[in-house]
Amino acid sequence: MYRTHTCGELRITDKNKLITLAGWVQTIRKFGAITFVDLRDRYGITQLLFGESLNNLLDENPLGREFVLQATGTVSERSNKNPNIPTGEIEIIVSSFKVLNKSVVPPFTIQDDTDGGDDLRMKYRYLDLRRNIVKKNIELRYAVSRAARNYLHHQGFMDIETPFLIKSTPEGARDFVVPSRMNPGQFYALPQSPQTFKQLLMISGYDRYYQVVKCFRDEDLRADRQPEFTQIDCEMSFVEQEDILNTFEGMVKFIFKEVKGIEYTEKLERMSWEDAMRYYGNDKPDIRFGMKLTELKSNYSGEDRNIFKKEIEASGFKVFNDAELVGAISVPGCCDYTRKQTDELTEWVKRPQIGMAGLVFAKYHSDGSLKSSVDKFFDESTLKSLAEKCQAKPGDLILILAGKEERTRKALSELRLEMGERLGFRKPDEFKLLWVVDFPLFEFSEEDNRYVARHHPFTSPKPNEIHLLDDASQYGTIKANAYDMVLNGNEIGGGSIRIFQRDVQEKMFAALGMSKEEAQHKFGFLLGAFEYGAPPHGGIAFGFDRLCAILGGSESIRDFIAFPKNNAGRDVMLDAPSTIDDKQLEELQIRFNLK
RNA sequence: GGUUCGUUGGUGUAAUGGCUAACAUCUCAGAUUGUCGAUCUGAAGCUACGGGUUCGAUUCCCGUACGAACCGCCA
Repeated sequence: MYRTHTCGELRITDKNKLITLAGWVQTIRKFGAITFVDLRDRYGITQLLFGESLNNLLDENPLGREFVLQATGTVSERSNKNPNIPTGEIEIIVSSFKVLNKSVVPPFTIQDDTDGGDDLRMKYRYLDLRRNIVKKNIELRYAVSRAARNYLHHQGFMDIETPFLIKSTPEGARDFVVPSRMNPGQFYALPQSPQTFKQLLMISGYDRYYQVVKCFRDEDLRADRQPEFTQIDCEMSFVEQEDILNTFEGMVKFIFKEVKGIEYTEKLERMSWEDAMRYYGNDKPDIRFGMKLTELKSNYSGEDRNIFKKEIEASGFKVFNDAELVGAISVPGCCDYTRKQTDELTEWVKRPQIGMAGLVFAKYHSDGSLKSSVDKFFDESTLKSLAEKCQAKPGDLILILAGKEERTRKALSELRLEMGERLGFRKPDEFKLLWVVDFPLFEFSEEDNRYVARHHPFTSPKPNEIHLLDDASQYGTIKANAYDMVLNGNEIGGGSIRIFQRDVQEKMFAALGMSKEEAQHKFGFLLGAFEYGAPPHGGIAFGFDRLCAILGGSESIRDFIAFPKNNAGRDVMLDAPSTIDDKQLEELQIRFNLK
């Protein structure tokens, strides 16, 4: 046995016990005849005291940072206590020790405030994982997974594994593919999600399934995206949308309670996709703060979405008149923005990523007066009515963007989030959940010149709209039985009620421009299965990594993955991907045609 | 595919069209019997790569590589 205790558990009540610890040398502090060593393991840090009698032994077996050390000694009360660590009242008077392994000098310090940059820490991820801060993230991840599993288990869900070597599917993200040696010229694909398998499990009668499972998508990465990521994947039979929303609202609340100690008692708001787009410009609104979008003029019919249209037409202001959408947000308490600040905001919206031509603003001063960048076109009383219509209060800064519908809506959303961020409204320790529901079933793809599934091709239309699948002119109007759970402006989960009748599924494939033969070739197994008594079913999948990151107050999911990949999908520790031996290529009968 | 930013001792940062490239930390050696971000003394160690401008480039310009963030993309 290497140890009797861990480095985090000994207390003053253990005084005089003879114990053995094993761990890593955190720091060495030498004071002439005596030497202090902080010994670290996963559980904490305990101070070792090497007395004068061990000096010869220490000279023969010098210690260094990150050496693996076993030490036996007596728990003793410190004369100088350290209130900052749980074991701070005691130290170990070492009687004997053994260096179990040496360490070269690590490339960065293994401390909370390490001197290592991101790059280096990725390369030596196994060292970075020793750091307390990283360890806490990994522990949080485990706590989330444990809570989810506990909840689902107690709700009668079964964890069932599904294969990783599957068939490439046309819809959705790019597949990672794996060549098959035994079937030359043919490829497996890694699953983008276990979608079809969980539906088949429903057909098999396993009416409550879940899996914490890896998914693979070969797309470009971001701080919150990895080529392989983890989902909490769930599916239920004999349920309607309402059942699923309630079940998984419960799961997320349980996770909050278990992991963060937060009792999230209020019922989750349900917001239609249409309202989300209208009031937040975004299908995953951050509702921790207001600053909702106001449509001054839009393509939509209806007075309430064109509240300033008449005034705009009367003004002769070309920028607004030519725009598909003119939208505003009022930013609380920012009416005193200086020229420099408004110029800076204008530059911000003109960045290529936002892509607006300019920014119009109106300062609603505390004395009730209004000063705008378009005073030439609107007199003060008109601006006053504008302010009222935007529900601006004295002291607010009204920001207005105009242009093409889609881009402008997106820009307004970005601007709202940016101002929310600047004003400190996006607190990482405040959590606001909501459901976004009633998504459109289809989305028109300019690139492919056809409709594509907004969620995925197995999503059921609203039951009373299924007949619209027979009329191609109606595709754009069909609403889906699909839903997303949104946390602080992030989509953390999404799902749908599925199609479970063969004929509906065939219509769906046809709507997506797939021929009967193609549908049969790619999804014949599913269509076939639908003929053998498929139950009504639906499900949801949560982005596990992202959920962990948000609960941990971080923007980056990499911090919550033990061995993450970088921006370009490389594992810099392994140096993967890499070339393979000619022999392997030969076996696979693969030759390159590199461009 | 695109945009932006970055690359200076082991690590993290600073500065400069020219002189010994600075600071902190780490490392090594010495001192030190109560430290816990120990302290003190000393030592060692740096301008990513390729090209251009220039009398002279770490600095300015172009390219490459690598990293990061974002846009496109991600059912």
